[in-house]
Amino acid sequence: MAEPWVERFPGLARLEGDTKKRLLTRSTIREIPEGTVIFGPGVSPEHMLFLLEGKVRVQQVSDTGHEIVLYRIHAGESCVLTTACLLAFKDYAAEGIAESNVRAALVPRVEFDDLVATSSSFRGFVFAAFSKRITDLFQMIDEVAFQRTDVRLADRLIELSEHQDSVATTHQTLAGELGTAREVISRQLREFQRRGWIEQSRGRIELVDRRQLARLASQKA
Amino acid sequence: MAEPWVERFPGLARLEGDTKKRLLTRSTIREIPEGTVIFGPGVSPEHMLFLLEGKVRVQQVSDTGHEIVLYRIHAGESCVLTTACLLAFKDYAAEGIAESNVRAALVPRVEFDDLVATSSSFRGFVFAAFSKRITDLFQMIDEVAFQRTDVRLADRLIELSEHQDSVATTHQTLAGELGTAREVISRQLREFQRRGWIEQSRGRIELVDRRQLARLASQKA
DNA sequence: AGAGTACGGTGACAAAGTCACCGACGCGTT
DNA sequence: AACGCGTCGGTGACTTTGTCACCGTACTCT
Repeated sequence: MAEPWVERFPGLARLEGDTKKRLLTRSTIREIPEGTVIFGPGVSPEHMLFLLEGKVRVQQVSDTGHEIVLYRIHAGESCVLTTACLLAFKDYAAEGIAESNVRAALVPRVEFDDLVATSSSFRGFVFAAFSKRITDLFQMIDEVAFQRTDVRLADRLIELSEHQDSVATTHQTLAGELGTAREVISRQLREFQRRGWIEQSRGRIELVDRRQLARLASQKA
Repeated sequence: MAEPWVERFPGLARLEGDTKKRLLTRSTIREIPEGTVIFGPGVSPEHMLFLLEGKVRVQQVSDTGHEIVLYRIHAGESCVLTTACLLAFKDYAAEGIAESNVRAALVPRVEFDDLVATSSSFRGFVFAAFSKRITDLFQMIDEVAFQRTDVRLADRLIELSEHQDSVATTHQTLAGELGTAREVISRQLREFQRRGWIEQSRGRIELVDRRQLARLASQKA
């Protein structure tokens, strides 16, 4: 394509020309097929990740078998967790999974470190990403602890639908999204259906009345 | 005292001599009285914080009035949140409160940035702190979402007791610690008392059978 | 001493999580 | 076509947790 990928990152476009050039020349573009475990317990990444296309789901699977989705990384975002891991040599408890085919720019550890050392604006980018991630986690803790599940479910349905009018997912998967039980999801969805907001079929949910769903979801502060 | 404070930080003692010297000469020691709001909505810190003595409680107060303690910073630790905020100019939703009289070394923003730029080992320290904080938050999300409150309460009681045999706190405050309701705490404490693990009086809880409490708390993986 | 507030107790109920079990559907194989 | 099997979703009973309204008592301040 005509435009180099750096320009499409809100935070990176502001970098000095020299820094951009280094990012471009020292990174490699890689295609990652859907379903790939990008990082996780035992899988330590060697590169910092800039997502050009696709989505990465970061989730936690506890030893009790419980599951919860922590956040997603979309095109135009970088994965700070990878960064933290890169520089601190720490394994994390969470795992990152390519939710679709992904195209990403990979910056090797040394280059990353060098960029942080030499470019003040790159430092700004990295720390802003950390800051964003941490405040998002705070928000998430608040929601898990205090938000009603119907509100969270409505919100997640809308988010997952991505302007389509239906979502291809199972009750079990939705439970994993919100960190709750399948039965709870089933009950809530039955109620949504009773109100005429959705239609259900096996492995699929049609958003019939998106407005009402959004109204409920908006309660989440 | 004879030994400079840098030596008492596990992660900082490994720094190059020059970096240590810079940290020492460009930082100022400040005493912060108990109860001071160190940072929070609208209170942006101007310095990075290294805790020499005391404790800082970081908690979130949501608009619904719900409250939850996110983590604590103890002597020998630094506050990465402050750091993130420093470099990203972002307000956070959480607030940090001096839980006791605090002595801390303050490093101004510019000096911090300079240190990150020039010292590779200081970068390592900072990113390790970020990494630790983020993985701790993951752990916390897991606990809030999936852990039984009796287990969490037992754990917190032991943590708060700090080798004393009693804890000076109210049910309401404990509810704020765990992000639950006072009534829930009261019920759990009543049950603990029934089992002979604790004794209660107004604003105080005696840990009678610490071993049993610890046994319950240990279930939290 | 009196007022006001913080603290904790209680009962009733709603929401959410757990457990055990069941039928139906989809998809292979034979 | 018939079978077997795993996934998907439904259900009822029960436990745990959260919410609400209200109460009495202890402490503090003046």
